[in-house]
Amino acid sequence: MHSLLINTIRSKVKLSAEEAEAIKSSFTLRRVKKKQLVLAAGNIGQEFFFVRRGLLRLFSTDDKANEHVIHFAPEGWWVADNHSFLLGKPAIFSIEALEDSEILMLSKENVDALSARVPIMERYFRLLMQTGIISLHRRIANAQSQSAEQKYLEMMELYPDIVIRTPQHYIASYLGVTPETLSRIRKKVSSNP
Amino acid sequence: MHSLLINTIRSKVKLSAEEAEAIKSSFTLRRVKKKQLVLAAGNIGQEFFFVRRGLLRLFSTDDKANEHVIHFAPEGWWVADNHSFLLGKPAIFSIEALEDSEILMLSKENVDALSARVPIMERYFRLLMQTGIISLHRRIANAQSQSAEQKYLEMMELYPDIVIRTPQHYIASYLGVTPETLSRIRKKVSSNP
DNA sequence: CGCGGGTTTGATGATGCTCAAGCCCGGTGG
DNA sequence: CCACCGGGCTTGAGCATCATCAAACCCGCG
Repeated sequence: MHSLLINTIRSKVKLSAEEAEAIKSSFTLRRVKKKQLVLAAGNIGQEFFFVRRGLLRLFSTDDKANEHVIHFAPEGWWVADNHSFLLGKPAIFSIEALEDSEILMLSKENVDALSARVPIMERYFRLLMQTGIISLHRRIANAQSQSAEQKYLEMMELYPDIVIRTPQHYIASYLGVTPETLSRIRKKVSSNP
Repeated sequence: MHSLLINTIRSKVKLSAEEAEAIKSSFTLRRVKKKQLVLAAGNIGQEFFFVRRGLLRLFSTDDKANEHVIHFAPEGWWVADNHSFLLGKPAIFSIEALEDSEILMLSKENVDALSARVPIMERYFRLLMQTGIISLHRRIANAQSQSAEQKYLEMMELYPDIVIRTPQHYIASYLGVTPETLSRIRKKVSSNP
């Protein structure tokens, strides 16, 4: 039932059967349809989302109304507006379903309650955040040193599944280039193997 | 003595006097001179560094031997190569002192030991990582939506102290532009108020 | 069958990079 | 005390990459 969730957590910390039960019962399931917003910027979003099925995108909207994809969350990934989560302020990012999805939601109160009942969850979330920082650091380093083409090729290597499942212009947005540029890159890459 | 450290931690979690003592005793002090490497890429770096005095930079070195500043750490900030810390693999980034500095080091073993003695430290580190993610997310969003000039102006707003204390070419590297470009931006900005 | 979002293609232009040279200033040694 | 480095910052000219604007195309869906 929640086996993907528990397996994902167990990949980083040890969990007894009772603890696993306590964890499961802290989440609530939410189904969203493609193109539906899970969280809209400006609203309060004090929860973590775990994607059980489907695909979400976290994105910002700048003053010129352009959207910028911060990251994708397929099955087994977590996503949240951490700013809103921690401070209780309006979210600066939005979260949208790119496919029909099933999401397990964990409210901030339940994070706290769960941490009290299952202390190792505090460690799990620390590890989750820390691995997040690792990939964000690497992403920043790459963004500064690589050309658009190199970034695209690396993304194809690291996350081919996401590239295949996602409309091109979202990939372009994630890479920080325009859809036109990505189209030309793909053309060039497919001709020159 | 370690008051900056304890005050910094207390800004996020409650600490008894005994807990504060346990924390203090887990760190070791290290003094480094300007331009000295605190951690060199390729080495194992399984510790957190807390800057008590001075200024550090975390940076990557790409295949063309260009350096890219990932972030600056002045007094009261933490820095680490999280990748090396978590996985025990060679560090992909380096850490260097930009000024004579005093650093409080916390080894991975002491993180674990401390978490056992002072469980709330697990929560502190989670919060620390989570706030780190918030600023990295914002940085990525800004990098994609702003011009070099806008990024520079924002940096001046957010971290004027760092901009003043740091040689220009490191600021340029942090912003992802060349020193020449930053020089031209500064010229333009100072003439047009 | 036609509409419409997404992708492709083309022409043009801006932003920022590269390469090269000069300048400023603090540190060092004669 | 001063001359001479040398690193870092500035300035200039030319160029590459990528953005912008515009139009055509493709294809799934109503």
